[in-house]
Amino acid sequence: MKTATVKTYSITEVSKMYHLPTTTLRYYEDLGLLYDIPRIKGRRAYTQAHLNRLGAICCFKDTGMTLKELQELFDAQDDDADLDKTCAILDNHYKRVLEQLALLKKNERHIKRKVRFYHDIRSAKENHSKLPDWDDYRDREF
Amino acid sequence: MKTATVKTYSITEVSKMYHLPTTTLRYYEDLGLLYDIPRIKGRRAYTQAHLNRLGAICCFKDTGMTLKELQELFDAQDDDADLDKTCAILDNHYKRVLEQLALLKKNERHIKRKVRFYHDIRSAKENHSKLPDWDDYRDREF
DNA sequence: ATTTTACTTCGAGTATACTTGAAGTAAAAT
DNA sequence: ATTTTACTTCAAGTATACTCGAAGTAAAAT
Repeated sequence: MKTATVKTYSITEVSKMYHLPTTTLRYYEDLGLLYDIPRIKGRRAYTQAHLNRLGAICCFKDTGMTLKELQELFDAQDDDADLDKTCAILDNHYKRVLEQLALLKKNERHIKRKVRFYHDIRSAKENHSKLPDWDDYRDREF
Repeated sequence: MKTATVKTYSITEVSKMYHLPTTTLRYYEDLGLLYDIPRIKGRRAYTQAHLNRLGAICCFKDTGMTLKELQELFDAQDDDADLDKTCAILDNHYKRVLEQLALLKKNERHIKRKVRFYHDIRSAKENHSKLPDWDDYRDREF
């Protein structure tokens, strides 16, 4: 009879995989975002399920969800899932992500113009030529 | 002889225009991000130049620049502009914005899949049909 | 005339998300 | 055998960006 051993990861391995300090991983566990992490000789042994959840944490956190909202989402998902609440939270967050995306695209274009503008000022100064005018950059697409 | 009067804006008007509380506008002034704001009978009177700067503050702040970094950028831009430093800060920030944009797009797709997945679970429960499997959503484009 | 509204300054307090420090353990390296 | 490394827990401290409270002023509304 074979006993399937589940692959686990140490806190340092997980830290490297997700670019999060070990202290942050412990902090998430304190908050309850990660739980039931088994200990092997006192050390945390993360399973694939924990990595999946951590991936979700990073995704939602990076899109501006607070850790408290994340906890609410997980609470809705986890024990005997409240699907209406889960869907509501997800729908609402997705809307916010689309707004962020629109804003970020707009800001990206603005910053690109600023970058060009200052590079052109520098060139003009070097060449002793006419300095550019911001009005020529404000609504221009590069 | 005509005296051209420059249009100014009260702190409440600016607050509404930029969706920032008045306390935050005062805070930015305390930090030095906004300065030389004239007072008319003790009240702040923002000029177009201040609005432009405030637009820049919002744009850079919303793309993840800290207020301290913003101060450095403005210091480089303002008094007898250090063009090399300005360009360096802008170039560096623009790179970060492109990274953010790539990450946000990736996260947006992931969240879209999650939204679909949970809506499909809900439908399946209502119809007493087979529950969907996340593996069918993981790498699917919607 | 006096109350209300809309500001003013300055200092202190708060929320979020970590981050550090102290004291301990246990296995691996020297 | 003992030092080093890599964790452990728990409590306290920090950074950033606000946010609030108190006390005051000055013009507009009643």
